[in-house]
Amino acid sequence: MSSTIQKRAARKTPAERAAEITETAKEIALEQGLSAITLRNVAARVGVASGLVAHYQPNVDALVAGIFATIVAAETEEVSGLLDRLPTPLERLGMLLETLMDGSRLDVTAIWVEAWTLGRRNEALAACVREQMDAWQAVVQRVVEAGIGAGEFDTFDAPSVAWQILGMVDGLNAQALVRWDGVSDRGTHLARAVEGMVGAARGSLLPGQAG
Amino acid sequence: MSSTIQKRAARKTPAERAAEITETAKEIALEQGLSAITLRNVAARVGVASGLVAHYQPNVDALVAGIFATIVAAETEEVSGLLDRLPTPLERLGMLLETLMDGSRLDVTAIWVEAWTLGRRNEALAACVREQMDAWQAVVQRVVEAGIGAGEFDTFDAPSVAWQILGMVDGLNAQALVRWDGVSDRGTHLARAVEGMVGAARGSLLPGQAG
DNA sequence: TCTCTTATTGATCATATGATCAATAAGATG
DNA sequence: CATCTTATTGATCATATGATCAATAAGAGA
Repeated sequence: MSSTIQKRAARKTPAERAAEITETAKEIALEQGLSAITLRNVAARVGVASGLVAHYQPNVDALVAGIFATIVAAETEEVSGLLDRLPTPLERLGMLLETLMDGSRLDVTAIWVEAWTLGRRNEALAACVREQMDAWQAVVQRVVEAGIGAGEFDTFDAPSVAWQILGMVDGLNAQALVRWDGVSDRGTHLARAVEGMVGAARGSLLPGQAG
Repeated sequence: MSSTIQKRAARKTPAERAAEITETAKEIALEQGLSAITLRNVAARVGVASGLVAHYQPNVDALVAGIFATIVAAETEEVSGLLDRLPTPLERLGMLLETLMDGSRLDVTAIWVEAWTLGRRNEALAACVREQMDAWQAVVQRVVEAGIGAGEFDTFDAPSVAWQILGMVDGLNAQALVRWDGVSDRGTHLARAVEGMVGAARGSLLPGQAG
């Protein structure tokens, strides 16, 4: 009956153990939020003493910041990769909105929202947040600039427009975190909004009714 | 030298004391965030024992939820009042965007963002958040519907469009909380976006360049 | 001035957190 | 098999939180 009881955790390579801790912290963050990342919480889930978790990190704030960066950077790269396959900026921007609004990444949205608040008391996290926002903005800006170059978009301020698109997407996703009902055609409405901002023809970003 | 030292707080009416505690908690929330509302923190600022704060509230979660509702409801009513003075829906919507994006309410934005996260572990707060979101949505929806009625807007889904406008505004404000620089003409870009979504003529919401 | 209601106190309990570090023992190396 | 490096432990300290409640004393009313 003691087959699954392990008194002492198996000894592992520092690299292995560090990776294990990081992976576990990531899971916790996605399931319960960044503030659920505590020494004891992570340690219990790994099956290890709390001191060991502390041993592999300068401090908890750094761990939280690192996990945030890991999660968010992965999302950025994933979506960015999807965009590269599409031929026209119009299609890329449409796919971007569609992908970010499909509700499949609400766990990551929750991480973003929490990070905005926690960054107030965790300077390392705040720095990561700014860095990851910049990375996202760069991805969007590239699409907008390409659209201007291709004559599909009519706007002169690609950087600002990219920021605005991001802000709008984040806000709508954060809203979805709390209230799913009541809002139909999220993607369509947002597409119309972005078309207006970017100076694209009404209905060009997403198929569907234009009203 | 002991002129300002008060051993025991002056005895006050329950109503007075409750109001004092509420007012203090509100200040703390606006300055340091909702999670800075603790029994001891509030008590110290009021100049009273921690037990007294607890005495006037069922529990801290309820206090936090109540403070959130107070702060946010005041903002809604204030802005709503401003709108009522304007004659046309176009002007009202323009003023709404302008007011919400002028950066003078970032403290309230911070409260919103924090509430979205805290609501995950504070059911009373979550309920207040939904209620206040609904209140905001109702205000915006009224404007949109009036615009449709007046023939200024061309959209059929006022409720959803209202939700979207709110989400976009919230997102952009949350973004401003972390990153002020890099984004110029926030208001103008948003105006173009909303024009596109609402089906208003380009440039009709806000004066300024339309690109 | 005395009485009595009750606003107020602050010690106390139960939890939870991050951080630290001497002690332990796993397992590679010889 | 013996040795020795070091991954791992877990007790410990310092803080912080919400909650509770018997004891206290302020101040209104008699």
